[in-house]
Amino acid sequence: MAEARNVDTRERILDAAERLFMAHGYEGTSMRQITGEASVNLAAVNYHFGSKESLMQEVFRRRLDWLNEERMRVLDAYEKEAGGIALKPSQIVDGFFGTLLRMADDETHGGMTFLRLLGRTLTEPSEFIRTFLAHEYKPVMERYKEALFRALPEVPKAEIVWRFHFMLGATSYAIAGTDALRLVTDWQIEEEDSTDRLDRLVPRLMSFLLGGLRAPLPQYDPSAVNPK
Amino acid sequence: MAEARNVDTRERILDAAERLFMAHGYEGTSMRQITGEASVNLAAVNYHFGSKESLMQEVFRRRLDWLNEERMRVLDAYEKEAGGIALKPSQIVDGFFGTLLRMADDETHGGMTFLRLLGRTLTEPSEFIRTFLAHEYKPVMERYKEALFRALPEVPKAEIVWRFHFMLGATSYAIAGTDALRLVTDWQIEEEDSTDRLDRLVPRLMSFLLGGLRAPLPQYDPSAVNPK
DNA sequence: CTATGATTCAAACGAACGTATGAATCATAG
DNA sequence: CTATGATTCATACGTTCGTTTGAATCATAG
Repeated sequence: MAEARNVDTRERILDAAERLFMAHGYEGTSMRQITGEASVNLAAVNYHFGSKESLMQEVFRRRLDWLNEERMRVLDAYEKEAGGIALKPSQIVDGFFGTLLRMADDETHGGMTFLRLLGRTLTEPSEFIRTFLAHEYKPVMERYKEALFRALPEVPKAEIVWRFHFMLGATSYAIAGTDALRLVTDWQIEEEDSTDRLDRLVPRLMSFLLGGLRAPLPQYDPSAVNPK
Repeated sequence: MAEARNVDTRERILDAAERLFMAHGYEGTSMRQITGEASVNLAAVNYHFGSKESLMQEVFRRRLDWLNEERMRVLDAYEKEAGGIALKPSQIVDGFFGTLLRMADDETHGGMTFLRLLGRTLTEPSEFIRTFLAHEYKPVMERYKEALFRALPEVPKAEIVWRFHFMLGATSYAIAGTDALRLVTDWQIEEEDSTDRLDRLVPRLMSFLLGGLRAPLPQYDPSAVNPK
């Protein structure tokens, strides 16, 4: 019997899909664009992946499996180092968001392209993507939430969950929006070049996230008003 | 001559489009879905708006014009109140993000539906949406950035721009993701009901944003490492 | 009432979509 | 070599897409 699992075609399709989904979204990208950019036959996608939806899932699985395992490894290392006592919030934030951001420099794991795709997809509407990501993220999410609960025992759990969510949003935008940033600024500000900008993004975002995570708790005031 | 500008059909189309774009995204929503939900003829969209793209822009213009004027008014009021001296960061954040969040309770200006649409669209890939939003937001963005520069003279401007961007992301997610939040938690946490949840969201997010905005400045360390 | 222009309507357009098919081509095992 | 199964290929299928058309209907001005 003959067999081979041509991995080259598969990878070329995944790379092209990753880039195009990032640039134009899932619904905005056609199979013909993907196979065109990958220089493979139109039918290759359905042969190797079965459908466009399955292709999308595989694009994510290829990167997320590694990312989430890495996040587990980082937390393992921190916890071993701490030996029983609760971790510092900064360590947990680094394990989750730092690990993510460090992917940007790692072209073998998708680099900036995948990060921007991920950032955009977290707000994507399609049902099957949401359920897929929720399933894919569940274990690592559970673990990090627990770590935060232990690290911040005086903060109500609901508050921590919300702040985790806010941190996700800030990070997602920071990544997705190297373009979207043009909405905030026209970058006429004298500024470092783009590679340097990425290096500085990580500590900048980390400071912001930790500042938000450790902010004073809100006092619930049902009668908040704005002036005039 | 006869004339009328049937405003009822227009509004019904805009309402349906707003809800469907929010639920399924721009590319994921068809004209037939929109006209079906609005109970108008398929050709009505092209008659009243010219094209799907123009419809999308009108969906946003209808809400953003009011929102951004309101943001200007709030800042005017705060600055008049302050009489010359720089505003407090909390006032600026309230003017920009608080005004936005207060739209959620205001059904006459789109309410939660538009907010979620806006949150999702800020990461949308389509070129024409990005350029449209950038143009629509430019004046108010410029004004608020200047206010922040004056309020935080000791913080480098580039740093403020980044943190503005982070705040946008956190807010966008907080809004867009009443669903996406299920990714972080399964909400088995004993928690307030959903209307109450919205009331509490505003102070929660405000605390987070201000904590992030006023966080200690990052020290740039090119050799940051994670353990193992 | 009649005329006019605004609006609605059913129907159709060509293009692009995701997917399926069956033959051609390829690599390898025997 | 030949045989076999994996892979590629050109082509087509049936749908759905955004948009257009021209006639029908409506409201109002004169």
